[in-house]
Amino acid sequence: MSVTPLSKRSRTEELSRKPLQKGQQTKAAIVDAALGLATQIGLEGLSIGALAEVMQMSKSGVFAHFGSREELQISVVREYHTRFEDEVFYPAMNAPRGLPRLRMLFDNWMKRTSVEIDSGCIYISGAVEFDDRPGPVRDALASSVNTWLSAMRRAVELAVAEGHLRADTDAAQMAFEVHALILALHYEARFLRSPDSVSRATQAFESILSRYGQTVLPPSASVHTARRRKGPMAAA
Amino acid sequence: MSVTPLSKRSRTEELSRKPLQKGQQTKAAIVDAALGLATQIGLEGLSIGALAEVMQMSKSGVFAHFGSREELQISVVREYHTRFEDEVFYPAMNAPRGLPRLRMLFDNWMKRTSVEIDSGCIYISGAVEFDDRPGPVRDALASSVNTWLSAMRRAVELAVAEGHLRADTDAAQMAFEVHALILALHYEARFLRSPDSVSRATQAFESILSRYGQTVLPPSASVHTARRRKGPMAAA
DNA sequence: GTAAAAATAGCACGACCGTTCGATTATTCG
DNA sequence: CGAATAATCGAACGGTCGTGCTATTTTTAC
Repeated sequence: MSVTPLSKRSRTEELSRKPLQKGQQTKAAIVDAALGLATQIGLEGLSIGALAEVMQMSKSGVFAHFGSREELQISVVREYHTRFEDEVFYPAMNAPRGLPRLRMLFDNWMKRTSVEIDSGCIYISGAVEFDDRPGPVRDALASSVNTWLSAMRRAVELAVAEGHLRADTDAAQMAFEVHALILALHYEARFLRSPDSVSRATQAFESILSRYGQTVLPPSASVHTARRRKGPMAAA
Repeated sequence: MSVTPLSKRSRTEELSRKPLQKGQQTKAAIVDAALGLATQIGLEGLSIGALAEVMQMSKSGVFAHFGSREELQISVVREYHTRFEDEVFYPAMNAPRGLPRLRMLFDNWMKRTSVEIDSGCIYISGAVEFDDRPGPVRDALASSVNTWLSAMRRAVELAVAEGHLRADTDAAQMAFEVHALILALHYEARFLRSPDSVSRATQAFESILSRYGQTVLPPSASVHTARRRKGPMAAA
């Protein structure tokens, strides 16, 4: 809940922000370091003591910026959300609606997951850590993931509207199957250390595309019946 | 490494074992309770103090049975492996080779995962907790998962040999895609609490089957060219 | 430069952790 | 039954954790 707004922020907000106080920039540095730690050992493994050592600060100095460990974890989730958006979502919005954009979304997602084979992904580790631990951290995580999955589903719907995918395509079903590939890639590559997981995920994605794809191409100059605004991930 | 042998055990070993000392049966009861705790809060969250309270024993009394927390965790992994085998693997071995057995393996796997929407699965949570934490617990987990995935892959190979699936089927690829569905089912049902995850996974499995399936049925009385022994999960 | 305000440090508390060790009880066996 | 052995307990240790409190230092604003 408290996370979704971060995708409604203007892309140029940081430019219009008043100059950073000293405290704000060290806080940003702390969150950055915390994200680095959390991706490796998880949000639950993240400890203020270890974080203070990395930052070469006192525990209480770090603590004062957040007021509680929970608030620190939420800040990390927010930061992760922003980076995911900037790295995966926004770049793909420049691609034309339909299949090209859908492909680019998946490509970016998979590239990021490939990198996270070494570093870890808090959307995945966080899901395990908080799947039956209610509270604001869980809410922030779930909201963030749901926002992204919705964006993915909407990209499928656009591809259907553009006539690039079969008209009877179940967008939620296809999004589920694509999400599954990412999870398997992460699991088998990071935990089992299977070397060919990336190519397996890529190949499976192509299979999914061809299954939902048009067997016969529609008239190429199709009218854009469903015109939508482009915008941040959480819009709609 | 230390886990694989458990699938080589005779199915009737417990009958041939000498009568349980008092210590052995309380140890079994402890492992049972520990497994219950670990599925909910993870292998790392499992604490001897909490376990002692559940068992209504002293911390040191529980501890003495294992000698270390790590050994307790390994015992839990072993127990989980055995139950998974008994619940998912062995029942399916009674089905005829090929498509029926493959279907039953997946059905049992999915039924178990559906139950674990409430309880949790240590193959999934453990993967996240130990993906970059080397040691015997990680080894036991990975070995156990690999054993099961190999069994799944071999079932696909048998289905190909029986002529139930296309001859050019990549068994490892298909196993990857099926594994992906289970992971997505667990993620979206347990963490995101999406109600229709089970039907999504089921539907996707049918899609995979029809993609790898024979478009034209082969001669029904096909010779069993690749005859294999039935046996415990780890054989081969 | 100086005063107000913000940022950071230092220290201590209580809680829980895994583990050790000696005492004590319960079980097994002859 | 009694002796040997196994199982369990109770208390304690050193460690890390999040957090609260009070100084002290650094940054900001006039």
